[in-house]
Amino acid sequence: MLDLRWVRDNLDVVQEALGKRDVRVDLARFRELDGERRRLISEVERLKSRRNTVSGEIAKLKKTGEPVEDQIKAMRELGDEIRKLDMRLTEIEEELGQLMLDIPNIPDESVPVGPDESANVVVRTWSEAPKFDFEPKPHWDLGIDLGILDFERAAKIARTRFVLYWELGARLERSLLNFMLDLHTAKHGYTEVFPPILVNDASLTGTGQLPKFAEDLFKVENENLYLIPTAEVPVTNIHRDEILGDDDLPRYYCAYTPCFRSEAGAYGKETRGLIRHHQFNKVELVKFVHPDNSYAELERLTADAESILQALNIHYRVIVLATGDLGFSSAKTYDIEVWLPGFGGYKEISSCSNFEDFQARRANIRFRETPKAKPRFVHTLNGSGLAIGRTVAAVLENYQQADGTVLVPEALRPYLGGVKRIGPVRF
RNA sequence: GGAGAGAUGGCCGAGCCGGUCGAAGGCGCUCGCCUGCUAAGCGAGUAGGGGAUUACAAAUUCCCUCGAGGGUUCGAAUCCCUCUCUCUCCGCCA
Repeated sequence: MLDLRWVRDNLDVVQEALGKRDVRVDLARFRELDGERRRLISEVERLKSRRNTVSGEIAKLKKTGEPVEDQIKAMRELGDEIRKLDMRLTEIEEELGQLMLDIPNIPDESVPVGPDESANVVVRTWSEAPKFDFEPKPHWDLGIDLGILDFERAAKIARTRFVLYWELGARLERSLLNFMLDLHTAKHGYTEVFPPILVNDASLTGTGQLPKFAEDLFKVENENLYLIPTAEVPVTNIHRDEILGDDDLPRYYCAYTPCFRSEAGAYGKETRGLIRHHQFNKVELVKFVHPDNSYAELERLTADAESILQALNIHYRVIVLATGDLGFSSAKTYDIEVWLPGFGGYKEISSCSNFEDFQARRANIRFRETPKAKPRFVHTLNGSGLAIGRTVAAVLENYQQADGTVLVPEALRPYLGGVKRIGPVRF
């Protein structure tokens, strides 16, 4: 959510940003509601002020035993009027609030302008795609042939878009998330947390999934709780409604959680393999930072996520999302796309965003620069570091051998009990 | 799941037979005084949000907020209703 006063004073900037994103919001209506709201506030507060003074007088008169019937009668009428105006004000504020929730974040100036993903820009690539003297297989063929990925039984147990990992497959998944958590906590200064994976709607509103994107979520029946689509939700909400001290910033958190997405509307897309599932594991990085530093922090956050692929020695590229492809709450986003030789292309494995104060305002996360200063909103950032399932896919496809086995990346071997190669298993 | 108790400012804690209570007192913190340094002592200050005026500054002023929402009343932290959360005991379990 943007700042009401800021929007009022910068309607042209908002209009331009909406245009860049190709989003439509009724700003004329905004102007109307905003003006009406302020008029009503002045009016109703004038009346309340009067009521307060007269009520005080009534108290005094009663003490001295003087008659107060006239005052009480007048105040009764005044009370009715106040009630009417308050109701009208509530209506206006509700509509205005709804309108404010529909306005997406303003893209940063450095974000390329374009209608969709075709306008995204590659900012760097790391290493090179491996050369194979055979036809590299997609990870689902590799995984099925090796007996470590079992999609059929997963569909029987749950439904399609789930996976059952067997043996070294399960171990690979577990080793990757441990490896990532260890690296981020030991080398990059993140504090590990393990949050609830069911959250309430206040948390989802705080990070921007609600009210607009409810259909992407799994909701628990008969409970006001949702399965998290990403650890961003519980971890960012750790500090909801808090005022941090200046020395509390920056705060870096990393968390492993399963993630759940309904993927409504995604049927027919990427139905094979590990790419797009209803349940997947992810290690998430979340930062709370001083507003002056957030863009430098975004670069570092992205570099932290990249370091995982570097340690695994897997080719990738980093792109900056164009205005039309940018997430609703984000001011700037880098996607890290990993090379999948069997799949035959790059696939997003991490998305690193600076939300500036957009989430902080919704979630009411503030800090004081000095002990007496007025609270200001922090800037929040987050990024995957990384999506585990897609990393498994990347390891399988990039490290596959001509005989259908898969070498284990050096960095991962200690986590797999020294196993150097994943060969076929049968159960 | 059953029975009971409670939710007040950074923390502790009064107020709860309705009337200058945004809130006593203490602790903590900030500034000043005092002191060879420290401690102690003395004085002052110390919630958040939203309006108006204004330069979206300072200053001034007003309104709202005592878990959340609603109600009663001229007036509610104080009375009534609903919800959420916390604690204690019992049951159940990992």
